[in-house]
Amino acid sequence: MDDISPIRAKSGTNQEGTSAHNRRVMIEALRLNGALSRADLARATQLTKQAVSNIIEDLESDGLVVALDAVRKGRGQPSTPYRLVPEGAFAIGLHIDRHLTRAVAVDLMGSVLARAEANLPFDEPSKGVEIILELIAGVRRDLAGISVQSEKRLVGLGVAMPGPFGLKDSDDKWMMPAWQKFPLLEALAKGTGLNVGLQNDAAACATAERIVGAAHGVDHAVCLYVGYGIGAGLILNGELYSGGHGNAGEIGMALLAPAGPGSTPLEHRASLASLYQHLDLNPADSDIYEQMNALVQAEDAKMMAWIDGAAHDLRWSVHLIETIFDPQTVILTSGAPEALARRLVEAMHPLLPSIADRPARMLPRLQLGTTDPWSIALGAAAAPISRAFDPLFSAILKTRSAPA
Amino acid sequence: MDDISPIRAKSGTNQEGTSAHNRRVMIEALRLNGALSRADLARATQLTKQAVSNIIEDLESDGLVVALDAVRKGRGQPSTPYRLVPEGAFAIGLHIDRHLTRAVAVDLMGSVLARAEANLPFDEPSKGVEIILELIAGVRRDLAGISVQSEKRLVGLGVAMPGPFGLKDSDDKWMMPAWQKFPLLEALAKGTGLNVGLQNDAAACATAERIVGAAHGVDHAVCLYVGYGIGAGLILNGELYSGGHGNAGEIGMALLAPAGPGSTPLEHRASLASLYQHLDLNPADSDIYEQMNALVQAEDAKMMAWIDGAAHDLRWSVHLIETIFDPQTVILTSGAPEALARRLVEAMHPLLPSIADRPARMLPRLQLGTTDPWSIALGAAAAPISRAFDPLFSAILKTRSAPA
DNA sequence: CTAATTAAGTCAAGCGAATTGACTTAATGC
DNA sequence: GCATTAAGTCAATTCGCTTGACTTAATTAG
Repeated sequence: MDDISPIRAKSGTNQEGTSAHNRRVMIEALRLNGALSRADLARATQLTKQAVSNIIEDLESDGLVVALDAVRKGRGQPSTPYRLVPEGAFAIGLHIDRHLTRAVAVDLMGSVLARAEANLPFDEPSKGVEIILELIAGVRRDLAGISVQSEKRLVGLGVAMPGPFGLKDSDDKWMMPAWQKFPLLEALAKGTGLNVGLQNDAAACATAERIVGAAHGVDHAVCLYVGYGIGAGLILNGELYSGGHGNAGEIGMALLAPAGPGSTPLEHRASLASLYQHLDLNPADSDIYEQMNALVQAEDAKMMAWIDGAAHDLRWSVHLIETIFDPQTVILTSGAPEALARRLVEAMHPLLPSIADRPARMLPRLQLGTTDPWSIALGAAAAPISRAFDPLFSAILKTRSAPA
Repeated sequence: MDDISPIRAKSGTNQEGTSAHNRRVMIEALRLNGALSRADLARATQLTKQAVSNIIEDLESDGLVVALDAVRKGRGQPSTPYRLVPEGAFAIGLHIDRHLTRAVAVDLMGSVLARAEANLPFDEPSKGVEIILELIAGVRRDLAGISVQSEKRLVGLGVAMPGPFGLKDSDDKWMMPAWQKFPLLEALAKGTGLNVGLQNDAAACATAERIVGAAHGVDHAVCLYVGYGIGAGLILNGELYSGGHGNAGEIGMALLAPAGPGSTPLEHRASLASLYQHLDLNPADSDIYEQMNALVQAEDAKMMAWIDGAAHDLRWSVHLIETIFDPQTVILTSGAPEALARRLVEAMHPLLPSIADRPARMLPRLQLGTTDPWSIALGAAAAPISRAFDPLFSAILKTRSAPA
C-alpha cells in the first residue's frame, strides 16, 4: 500500500513515443516554415521519405495538414507542399487580471477567432469564477458558430494570471490575495470540462511572442512584461521555463540594490501600478488606456518623468537578464498603449554595455514586442496547443498509467 | 551546393533513439538509486519486464552493469539487483584557472582515480597548452595503470575555465584575455585525440554538485561559485543550462544597482579576486590557501570585514536567484578554504525574505556545497559522461550525418 | 508438511514504425 | 528525344518493445 515508489527514474519510451515525437516534429516544421513537401520534411527531420509519407498521410486524414497545388522548381517531379490546417485544433485562453478578465478562442495557427472580456470583482473569486465561466461559454459558442468541429478539436484551456503562485499567505495588495487562495483550476476544470493549465502573465506573454511575435522560432529569449506588475517570461532551449514551482521569472520582486534606500523591488518602480500611483490614475477606470495614451501624446511632464525613471531601472534589468541568461534577444512587452511602450524602449537606449555586446549578433539586444492587450490571453491559449503538438521531451516518454 | 538548408526543424527519431533513451534511463536509475532489480527498473521506467531484461543483458555484456547477490524480501522469487560498474567508462576533466591547471580522471560513478596539477603561465596559452597536454597525458597513464581498458572506455575530455566566452576583444584583467583568443579546444582535441567540450567554471561546479554533492538528483538548483571570479551554474529541468552562447550564469558582471556609486559588478565585491585585493594577497602564491585559512582561523579583522561585505552582496544575489529562477535550492561553493566558505554562508544568514519562503520546503534555501579545490575538474570530467550516458532529449534525436 | 499465494524473471510469438532498395512519375536540360 | 534529376510509392525487412503464458523460488496459511 505504499502509494509512491521511492525509486526515482525517468520514464522509458517505445514506438508510440517515437511516432508521437515524429508527428510533432512535422507539425512544428510546418508551423515554422509555412509549407513543405514530403521531401523537404524528410531532409529537415532526418527521416526517410517513406516515414514522412506515412506520417503526413496520417496527419492529413486527421485533418491537421492539407496538400497545396504542386509546384515545379527545376528538374524532377514537382513537389506537393503541405501546410497546417488552422481548424485542426482549437484552444481557449483566459487572462485574469486585477480588474478585468479576457477570454479568447484560437486555432492551431494561433489566430484569434473569438474574444470577450468582462470586469472582475477584485476580492470575490467565487463570484469572479461565475463571470469567467460565462465568458468562456460565450467564446465557445462563438467558436462553435465558426467551426462545427470546434468542440471535438478543443485541446484545452490555458489560464494566465499574475504570479507568484503558492506562497505563504500574503496580504500584499500588489498581488491578488483572495485569488491566490481560491481553488481556481479545479473550479474551471469542473465548470468547463476541459484540461486546464496555469501560468503567470509574463510566461503567457512570452509564449505569445514565440508563436506570433518577435521570438518566433528563437530558442533563447526573455520576454519582459510590464503590466500591472512586471515579470519575465523565459524561453530557454526552445521551451518555456517555469522553475521549480512555476514562479520563475517573477522579477518584479527583485531588489534594485543589496540594501539601503535604493533597495526597492523593481515592481515598485517599473510597472503600470507604479505609473498609476505616480500619476494618480485609477486602474479600474474603463478609459485608463486612453488616459495613458493622451498623456504620452501630450508629453506630459509627470509621465515623461515616470518613463525616464522606469527606463533607468529597466535598463538595469535588461543588463541583468543578459548577464544571467545569455539570451539571443530580450523583448519588452507591455499592457500599456504602444506609444508608451515605444517611448519606454527608446528611453532605455543606449543600453548598458554587457556580455550581449557580441561581434556578430543576429537579433537586436532589445526589441519592442506586442502591446496588444489581448496577447496574454493568446499566449495562455497557446499553452495547451503547445502541450498537444510541440515536440517536447515529455511527450516522448511513457506516461504513468493510473493504478487500478 | 547550398550547404545549409534554410528549413528549420527538429530532428525526428526511430527505434535506435528509443533504445538509446531506454539504456540511458536504466543507467540513470541505477546511478540515482544505487542498485535495482529488473522488476524494480521495469516499474520505475514504465517499461515491461521483458524490455528491461533485454536492455540489462545488453548493458551487462557491455560491462556497464553487474549483478549482485540475489536478495529475499518477502514472498516471491528473490530479486537480483544490478549496479553500475564504475570501470564501465572514464573521462578526463580539466580545470584551467589563472595561475593553475588541474586534471583528473574519473570513472562512470564520478570517483576520481587520478589527479595532477601544474602552474600555468597567465599570458602564454601556447606554452600553457603544452603543459596541459603533458598533464593530461600523465593522468591518462595513471589511469591506464588502474584499468587496462581505460583507453577504450574513455568517453571524452571536459574542460572548465573562467568565462565568459566569445566576447569582443577585451583586456579586462579579471578575465583571461590571451586565453580567450587562443584556439584551445582545437589544440586539445588534436593533442589528445579525445572529444572535447567546454564549459565555464561555475557550470562545472554545478555539475559536480549534481553528481556527488548537494544537488544530487535535484532538478532545479543554482550553484553559486565563488572563485577568483563569481558565477552561477544553472541546473534547470534536470539539465545544465548554458544559454544562447554558453555564457548563462555569468553573474559576476551583474550590477549591484541600476546606477550611481553602488553600481559595481558583483565580481568586484564578492569574489576571491576582491578578497586578494582587499587583503593584499598574491593569488600566485603557492600557499595562498593556507594564508586564507590562517586569517579566518585568527578572525583577522580585515578578513572578517571582507566576509561581511561579501555576504551582504551575496545575500542579495541569492534573493535575486530565487526570484528569477525559483529553484529548489541554492548551493554556495567556493575555491576558498572550507572555513572561509562556512563563515560566508553563516554571515549570509538571515537570508532576505523571498519567494522561496514557502510553507513546505524539502531542501534548505541555501546550502554549503563542496569546497574541494578539485571539484571543478571533477565537474568538467562529468560533462562528457553525462553527454554519453544521461537521458537527454538530444540523445533521442537522429543525428545529422555528415554529407558526402 | 503440503498447498496456496506472491513475485521475479524467461520464452516465444506478435506488432508497429522506421528502413531499405527498387520502382514509377514527371519535370528540365542538352 | 534522351539523359538526368528529383518526388514520391511499393513491398519486404528489421528492430525493439509488448503480450501472455510459463517457470522458478520464495513466504504464508492450514
